[in-house]
Amino acid sequence: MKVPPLEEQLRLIKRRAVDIIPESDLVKKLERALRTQKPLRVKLGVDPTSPDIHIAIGVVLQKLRDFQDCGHTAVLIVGDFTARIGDPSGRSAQRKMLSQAEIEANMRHYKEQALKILDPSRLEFRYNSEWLEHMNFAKLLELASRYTVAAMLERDDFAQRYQSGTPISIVEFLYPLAQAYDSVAIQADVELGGEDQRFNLLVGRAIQERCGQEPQVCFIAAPVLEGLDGVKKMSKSFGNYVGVTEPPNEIFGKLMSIPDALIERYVTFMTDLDWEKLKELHPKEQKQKLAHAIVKRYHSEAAADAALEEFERVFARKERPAEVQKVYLDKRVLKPNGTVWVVELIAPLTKSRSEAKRLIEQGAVELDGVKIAQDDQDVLFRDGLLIKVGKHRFAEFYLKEHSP
RNA sequence: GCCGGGGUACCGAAGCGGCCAAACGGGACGGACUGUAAAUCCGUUGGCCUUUGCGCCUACGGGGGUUCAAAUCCCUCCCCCGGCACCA
Repeated sequence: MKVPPLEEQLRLIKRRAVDIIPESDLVKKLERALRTQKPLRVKLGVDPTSPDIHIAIGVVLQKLRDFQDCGHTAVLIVGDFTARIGDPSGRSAQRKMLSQAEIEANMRHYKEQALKILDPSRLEFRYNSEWLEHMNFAKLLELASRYTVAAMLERDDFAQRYQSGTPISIVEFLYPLAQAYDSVAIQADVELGGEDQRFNLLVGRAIQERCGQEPQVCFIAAPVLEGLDGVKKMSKSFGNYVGVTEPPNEIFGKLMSIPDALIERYVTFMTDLDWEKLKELHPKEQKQKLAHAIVKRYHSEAAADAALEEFERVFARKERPAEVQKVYLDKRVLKPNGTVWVVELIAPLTKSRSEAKRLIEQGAVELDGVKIAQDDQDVLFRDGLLIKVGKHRFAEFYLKEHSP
Protein backbone atom coordinates (compact mmCIF):
# COMPACT_ATOMS: atom_id res chain seq x y z
CA MET A 1 0.00 0.00 0.00
CA LYS A 2 1.20 3.44 -0.88
CA VAL A 3 1.73 5.93 1.88
CA PRO A 4 -0.30 9.07 1.24
CA PRO A 5 1.43 12.44 1.13
CA LEU A 6 1.50 14.64 4.20
CA GLU A 7 -1.48 16.81 3.32
CA GLU A 8 -3.60 13.79 2.66
CA GLN A 9 -2.51 12.18 5.92
CA LEU A 10 -3.29 15.30 7.87
CA ARG A 11 -6.68 15.62 6.27
CA LEU A 12 -7.58 12.06 7.08
CA ILE A 13 -6.18 12.04 10.57
CA LYS A 14 -7.51 15.37 11.67
CA ARG A 15 -10.97 14.63 10.44
CA ARG A 16 -13.42 14.63 13.36
CA ALA A 17 -10.63 14.83 15.91
CA VAL A 18 -11.73 16.47 19.13
CA ASP A 19 -8.31 17.60 20.27
CA ILE A 20 -4.68 17.01 19.38
CA ILE A 21 -2.13 17.90 21.99
CA PRO A 22 -0.07 19.43 20.54
CA GLU A 23 -0.91 19.48 16.89
CA SER A 24 2.50 20.81 15.92
CA ASP A 25 4.16 17.71 17.30
CA LEU A 26 1.86 15.54 15.25
CA VAL A 27 2.84 17.33 12.09
CA LYS A 28 6.49 17.01 13.00
CA LYS A 29 6.19 13.32 13.68
CA LEU A 30 4.29 12.70 10.47
CA GLU A 31 6.89 14.57 8.48
CA ARG A 32 9.68 12.61 10.03
CA ALA A 33 7.90 9.33 9.46
CA LEU A 34 7.53 10.18 5.84
CA ARG A 35 11.15 11.21 5.54
CA THR A 36 12.66 8.24 7.36
CA GLN A 37 10.03 5.76 6.14
CA LYS A 38 9.56 4.73 9.74
CA PRO A 39 5.88 4.49 10.60
CA LEU A 40 4.55 6.05 13.77
CA ARG A 41 3.56 3.86 16.65
CA VAL A 42 0.02 4.71 17.55
CA LYS A 43 -1.16 3.36 20.86
CA LEU A 44 -4.61 2.56 22.10
CA GLY A 45 -5.31 1.08 25.49
CA VAL A 46 -7.89 -1.66 25.72
CA ASP A 47 -9.79 -2.60 28.82
CA PRO A 48 -10.00 -6.37 28.94
CA THR A 49 -12.85 -6.38 31.43
CA SER A 50 -15.42 -5.66 28.76
CA PRO A 51 -14.86 -7.73 25.66
CA ASP A 52 -17.63 -6.12 23.70
CA ILE A 53 -16.86 -3.27 21.44
CA HIS A 54 -19.68 -0.84 21.08
CA ILE A 55 -20.09 1.76 18.41
CA ALA A 56 -18.80 4.61 20.58
CA ILE A 57 -15.48 2.83 21.05
CA GLY A 58 -15.73 2.06 17.37
CA VAL A 59 -15.21 5.75 16.71
CA VAL A 60 -11.79 5.61 18.33
CA LEU A 61 -10.88 2.40 16.55
CA GLN A 62 -11.92 4.00 13.32
CA LYS A 63 -9.47 6.78 13.98
CA LEU A 64 -6.78 4.22 14.63
CA ARG A 65 -7.66 2.76 11.27
CA ASP A 66 -7.14 6.17 9.70
CA PHE A 67 -3.59 6.13 11.05
CA GLN A 68 -3.10 2.65 9.65
CA ASP A 69 -4.34 3.78 6.29
CA CYS A 70 -1.62 6.40 6.38
CA GLY A 71 0.94 3.67 6.82
CA HIS A 72 1.36 3.82 10.58
CA THR A 73 1.38 1.02 13.10
CA ALA A 74 -1.49 0.53 15.48
CA VAL A 75 -0.47 -0.80 18.85
CA LEU A 76 -3.27 -2.16 20.98
CA ILE A 77 -2.30 -2.46 24.59
CA VAL A 78 -4.35 -4.87 26.61
CA GLY A 79 -4.38 -3.84 30.23
CA ASP A 80 -4.31 -7.40 31.46
CA PHE A 81 -1.95 -6.76 34.32
CA THR A 82 -4.00 -4.00 35.81
CA ALA A 83 -7.19 -5.96 35.27
CA ARG A 84 -5.76 -8.90 37.11
CA ILE A 85 -4.86 -6.78 40.09
CA GLY A 86 -8.13 -4.91 40.08
CA ASP A 87 -8.60 -2.40 42.82
CA PRO A 88 -7.88 -4.30 46.04
CA SER A 89 -9.61 -1.63 48.07
CA GLY A 90 -12.72 -2.61 46.16
CA ARG A 91 -13.81 1.00 46.01
CA SER A 92 -14.33 1.18 42.36
CA ALA A 93 -16.93 -1.32 41.32
CA GLN A 94 -15.92 -0.80 37.71
CA ARG A 95 -12.61 -2.48 38.30
CA LYS A 96 -13.36 -6.07 38.79
CA MET A 97 -10.60 -8.57 38.98
CA LEU A 98 -10.18 -11.08 36.22
CA SER A 99 -8.17 -14.23 35.86
CA GLN A 100 -5.68 -14.52 33.07
CA ALA A 101 -7.86 -17.12 31.40
CA GLU A 102 -10.85 -14.80 31.41
CA ILE A 103 -8.75 -12.01 30.03
CA GLU A 104 -7.45 -14.12 27.22
CA ALA A 105 -10.93 -15.31 26.34
CA ASN A 106 -12.17 -11.73 26.35
CA MET A 107 -9.32 -10.63 24.17
CA ARG A 108 -9.78 -13.32 21.57
CA HIS A 109 -13.29 -12.05 21.28
CA TYR A 110 -12.17 -8.45 21.29
CA LYS A 111 -9.61 -8.96 18.62
CA GLU A 112 -12.15 -10.58 16.39
CA GLN A 113 -14.37 -7.54 16.72
CA ALA A 114 -11.55 -5.06 16.39
CA LEU A 115 -10.58 -6.63 13.09
CA LYS A 116 -13.89 -5.54 11.70
CA ILE A 117 -12.34 -2.10 11.81
CA LEU A 118 -8.57 -2.45 11.95
CA ASP A 119 -6.10 -3.61 9.35
CA PRO A 120 -4.33 -6.70 10.70
CA SER A 121 -1.25 -6.08 8.63
CA ARG A 122 -0.34 -2.97 10.56
CA LEU A 123 -1.40 -4.11 13.98
CA GLU A 124 0.51 -4.96 17.10
CA PHE A 125 -1.36 -6.59 19.92
CA ARG A 126 0.43 -6.41 23.25
CA TYR A 127 -0.35 -7.31 26.83
CA ASN A 128 0.97 -4.90 29.41
CA SER A 129 1.84 -7.71 31.80
CA GLU A 130 4.75 -8.23 29.43
CA TRP A 131 6.57 -5.35 31.11
CA LEU A 132 4.56 -4.61 34.24
CA GLU A 133 4.85 -8.12 35.58
CA HIS A 134 8.58 -7.83 35.91
CA MET A 135 8.59 -4.43 37.42
CA ASN A 136 9.91 -4.61 40.94
CA PHE A 137 9.23 -2.27 43.77
CA ALA A 138 12.36 -0.23 43.23
CA LYS A 139 11.34 0.45 39.64
CA LEU A 140 7.88 1.37 40.74
CA LEU A 141 9.25 3.87 43.24
CA GLU A 142 11.40 5.34 40.53
CA LEU A 143 8.42 5.70 38.26
CA ALA A 144 6.30 7.15 41.03
CA SER A 145 8.94 9.73 41.79
CA ARG A 146 8.43 11.19 38.33
CA TYR A 147 4.98 12.44 39.04
CA THR A 148 3.56 14.59 41.80
CA VAL A 149 0.49 14.44 43.95
CA ALA A 150 -0.46 17.93 42.89
CA ALA A 151 -0.39 16.89 39.25
CA MET A 152 -2.49 13.85 40.03
CA LEU A 153 -5.03 15.98 41.78
CA GLU A 154 -5.54 17.92 38.61
CA ARG A 155 -7.70 15.12 37.41
CA ASP A 156 -11.18 16.31 38.02
CA ASP A 157 -12.62 13.34 39.79
CA PHE A 158 -9.59 13.12 42.06
CA ALA A 159 -9.87 16.78 42.91
CA GLN A 160 -13.52 16.48 43.69
CA ARG A 161 -13.19 13.37 45.76
CA TYR A 162 -10.24 14.78 47.63
CA GLN A 163 -12.13 17.89 48.48
CA SER A 164 -15.25 16.12 49.53
CA GLY A 165 -13.32 13.62 51.61
CA THR A 166 -14.24 10.64 49.47
CA PRO A 167 -11.46 8.12 49.70
CA ILE A 168 -8.92 7.79 46.93
CA SER A 169 -6.74 4.75 47.25
CA ILE A 170 -3.12 5.00 46.27
CA VAL A 171 -3.75 2.30 43.71
CA GLU A 172 -5.87 4.74 41.85
CA PHE A 173 -2.90 7.03 41.52
CA LEU A 174 -0.90 4.13 40.24
CA TYR A 175 -3.22 3.28 37.40
CA PRO A 176 -2.51 6.38 35.33
CA LEU A 177 1.17 5.78 35.98
CA ALA A 178 0.91 2.21 34.79
CA GLN A 179 -0.86 3.35 31.66
CA ALA A 180 1.76 6.02 31.15
CA TYR A 181 4.48 3.46 31.54
CA ASP A 182 2.88 1.43 28.78
CA SER A 183 3.64 4.34 26.48
CA VAL A 184 7.25 4.29 27.58
CA ALA A 185 7.47 0.53 27.11
CA ILE A 186 6.20 0.54 23.57
CA GLN A 187 7.64 3.93 22.66
CA ALA A 188 4.38 5.40 21.56
CA ASP A 189 4.44 8.32 19.17
CA VAL A 190 0.76 8.98 19.49
CA GLU A 191 -1.78 7.76 21.99
CA LEU A 192 -5.43 7.69 21.11
CA GLY A 193 -8.32 7.88 23.48
CA GLY A 194 -11.74 9.26 24.10
CA GLU A 195 -12.35 12.49 25.93
CA ASP A 196 -12.48 10.53 29.18
CA GLN A 197 -8.88 9.51 28.64
CA ARG A 198 -7.48 13.00 28.30
CA PHE A 199 -5.84 13.08 31.70
CA ASN A 200 -4.33 9.64 31.36
CA LEU A 201 -2.91 10.42 27.95
CA LEU A 202 -1.30 13.56 29.28
CA VAL A 203 0.30 11.65 32.13
CA GLY A 204 1.76 9.33 29.51
CA ARG A 205 3.21 12.27 27.65
CA ALA A 206 4.76 13.70 30.80
CA ILE A 207 6.20 10.41 31.98
CA GLN A 208 7.76 9.62 28.64
CA GLU A 209 9.48 12.96 28.68
CA ARG A 210 10.76 12.40 32.19
CA CYS A 211 12.03 9.00 31.14
CA GLY A 212 14.06 10.63 28.40
CA GLN A 213 11.75 9.70 25.57
CA GLU A 214 10.21 11.86 22.94
CA PRO A 215 6.74 12.55 24.32
CA GLN A 216 3.69 11.18 22.61
CA VAL A 217 1.01 13.24 20.97
CA CYS A 218 -2.24 12.97 22.87
CA PHE A 219 -5.01 12.44 20.42
CA ILE A 220 -8.55 12.87 21.65
CA ALA A 221 -10.43 10.97 19.00
CA ALA A 222 -13.95 11.22 20.30
CA PRO A 223 -16.05 13.08 22.78
CA VAL A 224 -17.80 11.13 25.48
CA LEU A 225 -20.69 9.93 23.41
CA GLU A 226 -24.08 9.49 24.98
CA GLY A 227 -25.73 6.13 24.84
CA LEU A 228 -29.10 5.31 23.38
CA ASP A 229 -30.89 7.05 26.24
CA GLY A 230 -29.25 10.29 25.19
CA VAL A 231 -28.16 11.06 28.73
CA LYS A 232 -25.53 8.77 30.16
CA LYS A 233 -22.37 7.90 28.32
CA MET A 234 -22.54 4.85 26.17
CA SER A 235 -21.43 1.94 28.25
CA LYS A 236 -22.15 -1.69 28.58
CA SER A 237 -22.91 -1.31 32.25
CA PHE A 238 -25.68 1.18 31.54
CA GLY A 239 -27.12 -1.09 28.89
CA ASN A 240 -27.44 1.83 26.51
CA TYR A 241 -25.06 0.65 23.86
CA VAL A 242 -24.96 -0.90 20.43
CA GLY A 243 -22.42 -3.67 20.09
CA VAL A 244 -20.56 -3.92 16.82
CA THR A 245 -21.25 -7.64 16.58
CA GLU A 246 -24.95 -7.36 17.12
CA PRO A 247 -27.17 -8.60 14.32
CA PRO A 248 -28.03 -6.02 11.67
CA ASN A 249 -31.68 -5.76 12.67
CA GLU A 250 -30.75 -5.12 16.29
CA ILE A 251 -28.34 -2.36 15.40
CA PHE A 252 -30.81 -0.83 13.04
CA GLY A 253 -33.68 -0.98 15.50
CA LYS A 254 -31.68 0.44 18.36
CA LEU A 255 -30.53 3.38 16.29
CA MET A 256 -34.06 4.10 15.14
CA SER A 257 -35.17 4.64 18.70
CA ILE A 258 -32.59 7.16 19.80
CA PRO A 259 -33.84 10.58 20.82
CA ASP A 260 -33.73 13.11 17.99
CA ALA A 261 -31.24 15.28 19.82
CA LEU A 262 -28.65 12.58 19.38
CA ILE A 263 -28.90 12.17 15.63
CA GLU A 264 -26.50 14.91 14.67
CA ARG A 265 -23.83 13.72 17.09
CA TYR A 266 -24.07 10.13 15.99
CA VAL A 267 -24.04 11.05 12.33
CA THR A 268 -21.07 13.34 12.80
CA PHE A 269 -18.90 11.02 14.81
CA MET A 270 -19.98 7.59 13.76
CA THR A 271 -20.48 7.91 10.04
CA ASP A 272 -18.99 9.63 7.03
CA LEU A 273 -22.33 11.10 6.10
CA ASP A 274 -22.50 14.81 5.55
CA TRP A 275 -24.77 16.27 8.19
CA GLU A 276 -25.35 19.39 6.14
CA LYS A 277 -27.08 17.25 3.56
CA LEU A 278 -29.23 15.42 6.07
CA LYS A 279 -30.22 18.42 8.12
CA GLU A 280 -33.40 19.16 6.24
CA LEU A 281 -34.72 15.61 6.15
CA HIS A 282 -37.42 14.25 8.40
CA PRO A 283 -35.84 12.87 11.59
CA LYS A 284 -37.03 9.41 10.74
CA GLU A 285 -35.17 9.52 7.46
CA GLN A 286 -32.11 10.91 9.19
CA LYS A 287 -32.15 8.00 11.54
CA GLN A 288 -32.62 5.57 8.71
CA LYS A 289 -29.58 6.95 6.96
CA LEU A 290 -27.63 6.79 10.18
CA ALA A 291 -28.71 3.25 10.97
CA HIS A 292 -28.03 2.16 7.43
CA ALA A 293 -24.53 3.63 7.46
CA ILE A 294 -23.64 1.94 10.72
CA VAL A 295 -24.99 -1.47 9.77
CA LYS A 296 -23.11 -1.13 6.51
CA ARG A 297 -19.91 -0.39 8.37
CA TYR A 298 -20.09 -3.32 10.73
CA HIS A 299 -21.83 -5.78 8.44
CA SER A 300 -22.35 -5.00 4.79
CA GLU A 301 -24.35 -2.88 2.44
CA ALA A 302 -26.64 -5.80 1.67
CA ALA A 303 -27.26 -6.36 5.37
CA ALA A 304 -28.02 -2.68 5.80
CA ASP A 305 -30.51 -2.74 2.94
CA ALA A 306 -32.15 -5.81 4.40
CA ALA A 307 -32.34 -4.27 7.85
CA LEU A 308 -33.98 -1.17 6.44
CA GLU A 309 -36.50 -3.23 4.55
CA GLU A 310 -37.21 -5.37 7.59
CA PHE A 311 -37.72 -2.32 9.72
CA GLU A 312 -40.20 -0.87 7.30
CA ARG A 313 -42.03 -4.14 7.09
CA VAL A 314 -42.38 -4.82 10.79
CA PHE A 315 -42.77 -1.36 12.23
CA ALA A 316 -44.09 0.91 9.55
CA ARG A 317 -46.32 -1.56 7.78
CA LYS A 318 -46.78 -3.71 10.87
CA GLU A 319 -46.31 -6.91 8.98
CA ARG A 320 -44.67 -10.00 10.30
CA PRO A 321 -40.88 -10.12 10.29
CA ALA A 322 -39.02 -12.11 7.69
CA GLU A 323 -37.76 -14.52 10.27
CA VAL A 324 -39.68 -15.58 13.31
CA GLN A 325 -38.40 -17.77 16.10
CA LYS A 326 -40.06 -21.14 16.34
CA VAL A 327 -41.38 -22.44 19.61
CA TYR A 328 -42.31 -26.04 20.12
CA LEU A 329 -45.32 -26.76 22.21
CA ASP A 330 -45.49 -29.76 24.46
CA LYS A 331 -48.14 -32.12 23.20
CA ARG A 332 -49.43 -32.69 26.70
CA VAL A 333 -50.93 -29.24 27.02
CA LEU A 334 -53.08 -29.80 23.99
CA LYS A 335 -56.63 -30.69 24.87
CA PRO A 336 -58.58 -33.49 23.19
CA ASN A 337 -60.57 -30.98 21.18
CA GLY A 338 -57.37 -29.47 19.80
CA THR A 339 -57.37 -26.29 21.84
CA VAL A 340 -54.82 -24.85 24.27
CA TRP A 341 -55.24 -22.53 27.19
CA VAL A 342 -53.74 -19.18 26.11
CA VAL A 343 -51.62 -18.81 29.20
CA GLU A 344 -50.09 -22.20 28.58
CA LEU A 345 -49.31 -21.10 25.05
CA ILE A 346 -47.72 -17.77 25.92
CA ALA A 347 -45.82 -18.96 28.97
CA PRO A 348 -42.73 -20.17 27.09
CA LEU A 349 -42.21 -16.63 25.86
CA THR A 350 -42.38 -15.02 29.30
CA LYS A 351 -40.56 -15.21 32.58
CA SER A 352 -43.44 -16.71 34.48
CA ARG A 353 -47.03 -17.67 34.10
CA SER A 354 -48.00 -14.70 36.20
CA GLU A 355 -46.27 -12.48 33.70
CA ALA A 356 -47.99 -14.24 30.85
CA LYS A 357 -51.34 -13.51 32.46
CA ARG A 358 -50.43 -9.93 33.08
CA LEU A 359 -49.42 -9.39 29.49
CA ILE A 360 -52.67 -10.86 28.27
CA GLU A 361 -54.65 -8.63 30.58
CA GLN A 362 -52.76 -5.66 29.25
CA GLY A 363 -53.71 -6.49 25.73
CA ALA A 364 -50.17 -7.23 24.63
CA VAL A 365 -50.87 -10.58 23.04
CA GLU A 366 -52.04 -11.27 19.53
CA LEU A 367 -52.72 -14.64 17.95
CA ASP A 368 -52.63 -14.60 14.17
CA GLY A 369 -53.30 -10.91 14.37
CA VAL A 370 -56.22 -11.21 16.74
CA LYS A 371 -55.88 -9.60 20.14
CA ILE A 372 -56.49 -11.82 23.12
CA ALA A 373 -58.41 -10.04 25.80
CA GLN A 374 -58.82 -12.59 28.56
CA ASP A 375 -56.50 -15.07 30.14
CA ASP A 376 -59.13 -17.69 30.81
CA GLN A 377 -59.83 -18.76 27.29
CA ASP A 378 -58.76 -21.64 25.12
CA VAL A 379 -57.70 -21.24 21.54
CA LEU A 380 -57.64 -23.64 18.66
CA PHE A 381 -54.10 -24.72 17.98
CA ARG A 382 -52.56 -25.26 14.59
CA ASP A 383 -49.02 -25.67 13.39
CA GLY A 384 -47.52 -22.35 12.44
CA LEU A 385 -49.73 -20.32 14.75
CA LEU A 386 -48.26 -16.84 14.91
CA ILE A 387 -48.04 -15.14 18.25
CA LYS A 388 -47.08 -11.58 18.94
CA VAL A 389 -46.23 -10.43 22.43
CA GLY A 390 -45.71 -6.73 22.93
CA LYS A 391 -44.40 -4.72 20.05
CA HIS A 392 -41.78 -6.91 18.62
CA ARG A 393 -41.68 -10.35 20.06
CA PHE A 394 -42.95 -12.78 17.50
CA ALA A 395 -43.04 -16.54 17.62
CA GLU A 396 -44.40 -19.31 15.53
CA PHE A 397 -45.72 -22.35 17.31
CA TYR A 398 -45.37 -25.96 16.36
CA LEU A 399 -46.23 -29.12 18.15
CA LYS A 400 -43.39 -31.02 19.74
CA GLU A 401 -43.64 -34.74 19.08
CA HIS A 402 -42.76 -36.47 22.27
CA SER A 403 -43.38 -39.84 23.78
CA PRO A 404 -43.87 -40.05 27.52
C1' G B 1 -8.63 -0.99 67.99
C1' C B 2 -12.53 2.58 69.60
C1' C B 3 -16.96 5.45 68.50
C1' G B 4 -21.05 6.34 65.29
C1' G B 5 -24.19 5.14 60.87
C1' G B 6 -25.85 1.34 57.73
C1' G B 7 -27.26 -3.60 55.01
C1' U B 8 -35.07 -3.58 52.44
C1' A B 9 -37.41 -5.52 45.51
C1' C B 10 -33.41 -4.58 39.12
C1' C B 11 -31.30 0.28 41.35
C1' G B 12 -31.96 4.46 44.84
C1' A B 13 -34.84 5.03 49.08
C1' A B 14 -39.16 4.92 52.97
C1' G B 15 -41.06 1.79 56.72
C1' C B 16 -39.01 0.84 62.73
C1' G B 17 -44.31 -4.59 66.35
C1' G B 18 -50.03 -6.21 63.12
C1' C B 19 -53.59 -2.59 57.92
C1' C B 20 -46.23 -4.85 54.32
C1' A B 21 -45.28 -8.45 48.53
C1' A B 22 -43.44 -3.46 51.27
C1' A B 23 -44.72 4.15 50.26
C1' C B 24 -41.95 7.16 46.73
C1' G B 25 -38.40 7.90 42.60
C1' G B 26 -35.63 5.69 38.57
C1' G B 27 -35.40 1.59 35.35
C1' A B 28 -37.89 -2.24 32.80
C1' C B 29 -42.33 -4.03 30.59
C1' G B 30 -47.39 -3.24 28.45
C1' G B 31 -51.16 0.18 26.41
C1' A B 32 -52.60 5.07 24.05
C1' C B 33 -50.21 8.72 20.96
C1' U B 34 -46.25 8.65 17.07
C1' G B 35 -41.68 8.62 13.18
C1' U B 36 -41.10 1.23 16.81
C1' A B 37 -39.30 8.19 17.84
C1' A B 38 -38.37 11.41 22.10
C1' A B 39 -41.68 13.84 25.44
C1' U B 40 -46.46 12.93 27.59
C1' C B 41 -50.57 10.09 29.62
C1' C B 42 -52.49 5.43 31.65
C1' G B 43 -51.26 0.67 33.60
C1' U B 44 -48.00 -3.45 35.29
C1' U B 45 -43.58 -4.72 37.89
C1' G B 46 -41.96 -12.03 43.60
C1' G B 47 -43.99 -16.87 42.48
C1' C B 48 -48.15 -20.40 42.27
C1' C B 49 -53.37 -21.74 41.22
C1' U B 50 -57.83 -22.04 33.94
C1' U B 51 -60.69 -22.46 41.94
C1' U B 52 -58.23 -14.83 41.21
C1' G B 53 -59.46 -15.65 46.89
C1' C B 54 -59.82 -10.29 52.92
C1' G B 55 -56.16 -17.59 48.78
C1' C B 56 -51.32 -20.30 49.36
C1' C B 57 -45.83 -20.09 49.24
C1' U B 58 -41.21 -17.37 49.28
C1' A B 59 -38.90 -12.50 50.50
C1' C B 60 -36.52 -7.02 54.08
C1' G B 61 -27.60 -9.36 55.10
C1' G B 62 -26.88 -14.94 57.77
C1' G B 63 -28.34 -17.69 62.18
C1' G B 64 -31.01 -17.97 66.81
C1' G B 65 -34.68 -15.94 70.26
C1' U B 66 -39.04 -12.92 72.39
C1' U B 67 -44.30 -12.45 70.81
C1' C B 68 -50.83 -14.60 69.20
C1' A B 69 -48.02 -11.55 65.45
C1' A B 70 -41.28 -9.15 63.49
C1' A B 71 -38.49 -5.76 57.90
C1' U B 72 -39.67 -3.65 62.61
C1' C B 73 -37.73 -5.84 69.65
C1' C B 74 -33.36 -8.92 71.82
C1' C B 75 -28.73 -11.94 71.06
C1' U B 76 -24.99 -13.37 67.74
C1' C B 77 -22.23 -13.60 63.30
C1' C B 78 -20.89 -11.54 58.46
C1' C B 79 -20.30 -7.25 55.33
C1' C B 80 -20.19 -1.90 54.08
C1' C B 81 -19.54 3.40 55.24
C1' G B 82 -17.83 7.63 58.16
C1' G B 83 -14.98 9.75 62.35
C1' C B 84 -11.04 9.13 65.80
C1' A B 85 -6.72 6.65 67.32
C1' C B 86 -2.29 3.98 66.00
C1' C B 87 1.78 3.78 62.39
C1' A B 88 6.14 -0.36 62.19
